[in-house]
Amino acid sequence: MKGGFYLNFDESIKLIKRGTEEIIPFDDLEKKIKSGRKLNIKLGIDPTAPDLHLGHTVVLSKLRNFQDLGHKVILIIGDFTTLIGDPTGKSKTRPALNVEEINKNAETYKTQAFKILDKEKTTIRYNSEWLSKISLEELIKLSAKFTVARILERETFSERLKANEPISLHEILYPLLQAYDSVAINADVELGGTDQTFNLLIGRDLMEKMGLEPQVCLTMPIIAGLDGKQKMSKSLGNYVGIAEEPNTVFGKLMSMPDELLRQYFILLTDFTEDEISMLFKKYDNPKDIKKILAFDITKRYSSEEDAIKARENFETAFEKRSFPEDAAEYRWPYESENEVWLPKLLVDLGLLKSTSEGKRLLAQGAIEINEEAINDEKFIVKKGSFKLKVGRKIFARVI
RNA sequence: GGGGAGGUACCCAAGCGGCCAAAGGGGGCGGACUGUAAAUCCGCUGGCACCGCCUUCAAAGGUUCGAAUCCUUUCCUCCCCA
Repeated sequence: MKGGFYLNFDESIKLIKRGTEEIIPFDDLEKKIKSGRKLNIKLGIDPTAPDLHLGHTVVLSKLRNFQDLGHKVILIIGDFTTLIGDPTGKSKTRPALNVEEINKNAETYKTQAFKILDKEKTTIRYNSEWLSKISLEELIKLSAKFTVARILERETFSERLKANEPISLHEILYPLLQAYDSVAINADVELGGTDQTFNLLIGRDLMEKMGLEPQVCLTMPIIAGLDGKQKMSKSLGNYVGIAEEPNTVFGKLMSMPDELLRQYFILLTDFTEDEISMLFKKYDNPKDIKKILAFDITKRYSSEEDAIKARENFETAFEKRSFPEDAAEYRWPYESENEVWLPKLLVDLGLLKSTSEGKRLLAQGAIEINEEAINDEKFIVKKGSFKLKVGRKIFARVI
C-alpha cells in the first residue's frame, strides 16, 4: 500500500475497480491505462465541510490507489464554485462562504487528506484560478452548450421542482463550472460519489464539445452513516470523523448497524474480499468482527498504540460497564465555591448544554458519582476528587 | 405585471384570540432488554437554583386586559395567469 509499486495491466485494473460503483465508460479507462501515460486524476473538493469523515475517505483511498500506480492526482479546491455551493442532495440553497473561511477550511482539508494521500504526488489547484477569469461572454457561450432540460433532468433539480422547492438560477450553473474545471486541468479521470455522476458526466460532455479527450467518470458508493439509513454526513450527525479522538472513532464504529459491516470493510479498509469472508466465517458474534473493523480504522487514522487503548477503553466502559481508567480529567471550575448544584457543575464543565438537561438526566437516574446513581434533583456536589458518569457515554474524573 | 397559497421548536406538521412552552410523527437523549448495535417497551426533549420566572411560532410595528392566532409594513418561498 505504501509508496509506488509496479503492477501489470490486469492487476492495475483490478485495484482500480475494487469497491467502485461505476466506471463510465470502462473501455476508455482501459485505453488510458494501456497508453502508459501518467494520467491526470481529478477530485473536486467542496471547501465548506472542513472535517473529513469516513465517507470522504472512500474516494480519497481510491485516489491513493491511482497514486500508487504512478498517476497524478489533482485536488481542485472549489473556492470559486462555493459561491454557488453544490446543489447535490440539498433541498436548500447554500449560503456563500467568505474567503477566510474557505482558506481555513481548505487548510484543514489538506492536513486531513494527507493522512490518506501521498503529498508528493498530489497537486492542489484552486478553481478561482480560471473561473474568476471567465467573461460573461464566455459564460454565455459555455452555457449555450447545454440545454435547460439536460440540466434539469438531474434528480436533485427535478425532485426539487416536483416538491415545489426553490431552485435559484445560479445553482444550475454549478455542473457547468465543475465541468469547466475538468477542461482547465485536462482531466483523464474524475472521481466522485455516485451522487456526483451527473456532474462528472457533464464534465465528460464538455471536454468532448471543446475538443479534448473526454474524461472517464469513476464513482464510488456513498456509504451509509451510523444510522444505517442515510448517507454519512456531518450535518446528519451519523458520521465518524477521521480527526476525532481514537476513543470516539472506536466507540462510534462499535455502534454501527451490523448490516453495514461488510460494506465498511470493503470501502474503508484494505482487507481483501477473501479475508473479509474469513472473518465472517470465523466469528459468530458480529460484535467481534466490528471490533476488528473499529481497531483497523482507529489505527489507520491515529496509531496502533491509540487503537489498543481505545479498544481497552471500550471493553471496560461498555462491555464490563465499569469506569474507564483514562477518562478525561476535569478541574474543579470554581475559585471560591466549594459546593455547587450538580447540573450547574455539569454545564460549567462543558459536559452538558443546560442545567435543565442535567435536571432531566438526574430525574432519569442517568448520572452517577463514584458509581452510585444520584436521584436527587437538588443534589449538591462538594469539591474533591470523584468519578462522574453522565448517561452512557460521558465519563469524567473531577479533581 | 396580475391572482392565489404559505413561512410554527433539530426536521415534518397541527393550532387560527386566553385552557399554548405550543398536539402528532420523525430524530435525539435517558432507562429496561441485549451482543455495543438493531428490534421492542417506558420516559424525557426552550432556558433559568425550576412548584415560579424569562425568551420563543419569518422580521418590525400596532390592536387588545390578553396574540403563534387579528391588523399594517417588510423579507422569503411555491402555484396559476401574462
